[in-house]
Amino acid sequence: MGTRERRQRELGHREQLILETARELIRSEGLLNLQMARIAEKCEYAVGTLYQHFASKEDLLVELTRQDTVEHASMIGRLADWKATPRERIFGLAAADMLFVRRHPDHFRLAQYVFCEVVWNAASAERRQAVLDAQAPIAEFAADIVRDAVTAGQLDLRGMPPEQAVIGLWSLVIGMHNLVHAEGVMHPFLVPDPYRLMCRHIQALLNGQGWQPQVDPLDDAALDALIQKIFTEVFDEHCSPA
Amino acid sequence: MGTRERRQRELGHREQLILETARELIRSEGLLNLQMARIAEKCEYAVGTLYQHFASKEDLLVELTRQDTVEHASMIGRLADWKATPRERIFGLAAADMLFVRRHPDHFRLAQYVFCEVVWNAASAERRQAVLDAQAPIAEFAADIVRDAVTAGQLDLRGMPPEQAVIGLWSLVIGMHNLVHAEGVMHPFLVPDPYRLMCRHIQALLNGQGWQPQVDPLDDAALDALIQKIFTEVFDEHCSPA
DNA sequence: CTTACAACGTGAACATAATTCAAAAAAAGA
DNA sequence: TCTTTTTTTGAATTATGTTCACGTTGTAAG
Repeated sequence: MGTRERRQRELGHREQLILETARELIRSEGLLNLQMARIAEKCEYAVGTLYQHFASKEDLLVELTRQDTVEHASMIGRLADWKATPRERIFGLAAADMLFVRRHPDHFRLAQYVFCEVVWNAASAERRQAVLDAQAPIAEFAADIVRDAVTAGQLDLRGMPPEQAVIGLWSLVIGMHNLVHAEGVMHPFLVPDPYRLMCRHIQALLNGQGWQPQVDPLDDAALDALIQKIFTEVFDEHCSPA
Repeated sequence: MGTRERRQRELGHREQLILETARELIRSEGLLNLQMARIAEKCEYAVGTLYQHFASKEDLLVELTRQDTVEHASMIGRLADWKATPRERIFGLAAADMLFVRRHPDHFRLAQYVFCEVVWNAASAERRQAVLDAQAPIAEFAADIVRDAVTAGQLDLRGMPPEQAVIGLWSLVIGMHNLVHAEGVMHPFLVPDPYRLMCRHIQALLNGQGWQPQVDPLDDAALDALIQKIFTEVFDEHCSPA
């Protein structure tokens, strides 16, 4: 009988329901106030049921992170088939990131927390590996895009491997999200329009890394327009970057 | 009687002892396994005594972060009186950071954890403010150094305020520490010599931001030598950057 | 239809760790 | 030395993640 399959499907749905509920609670009450009991209550299940799907609270959070990461990777993956100039494609990486962070404002905090835990607790090795597996394509896509720019003769890395160039771009983006996302904590660093600033710095880093020709930087308006174009063309998101 | 003062002093010492003990435990057993009871045991005090100095565990961690940050700021502050070229002084910022992270390998993880907590829990407003106050001079020093480079005609930011240029540098450094420090988690990003790579990217960002003249980049050996020189001259640390 | 069996769901009980607080001890002052 | 104040203590309390013995539900065989 197909009954068995239906039940499996239902279980999958429930797992998703639990995760979504957890997400909502994190958003409304904060990561640190997330309680298993509250999740269960909101789902109208018993606490024990949660533990049928996740070995622990940490495990649940890791899975949440993994799903975010998969979505992030798939967003970046969309750039793979996008026909555009090398520069546009590199800014596409930044745009994907902006959009992802906008859609998942809690992701950075969650990921950081999870990484702290996961690194120290050898507990959930499989789920940790799953997160790593979800993350790998992001780095690969990014490296491909940089490599294409080099191949096209637009970027002269002077011997630096594209993967290492990606680390620079990636650090810049991650660091910036950190500063921006620390909501009022790192006040000396708050600026009115952090994403435009991010674009400027990315452009500066590219130029410094050997962008050819070195003398046609995009101005703020052009950067905004580019990001918006990417949002629309690649991600079907009709909103401004700011 | 001066007894009162002596006791105050003793209390201060004890507070420091508690903090140092906590630091040791974090280093040996990890941030997430830190227990108030273990701290008390190792200090040979009763648990309750800890609560005479810190309103909560979170409070203790925030104070730890604050002290780290003060030291960080004071390291960067040493650059203020250091006579050197603008470029050397900018790399001085990076060198100070490397050295600080080397001396406090747990700081980044701790700070990130603390910021997560502190942002959501309005609890310990004074200590949070203390961390912010400790952090402010870091941004100021850095902006001063960038400003000097502009004044000296070495850097042409084309209208970008120096504080915003600092954000770029700072993001790059923070992001890089994040990637490097995630010990095996973000494996696609692991490189053999992350600090040299950091220097390269800083140089690229500077060049892209308008460093004059644009055509005298330091090679790896020169970067290493520069960092080592800064370690020795400014921080009396006789070790190599790598 | 009944029964045996397995899978699933339940929530009270348990374990761990932060925090409190009443009582004991120590110090200060008279 | 006695009283008062301050400090220290650790057992009790609280909060929360986790387990598990039991009841329930669905499934398949007789």
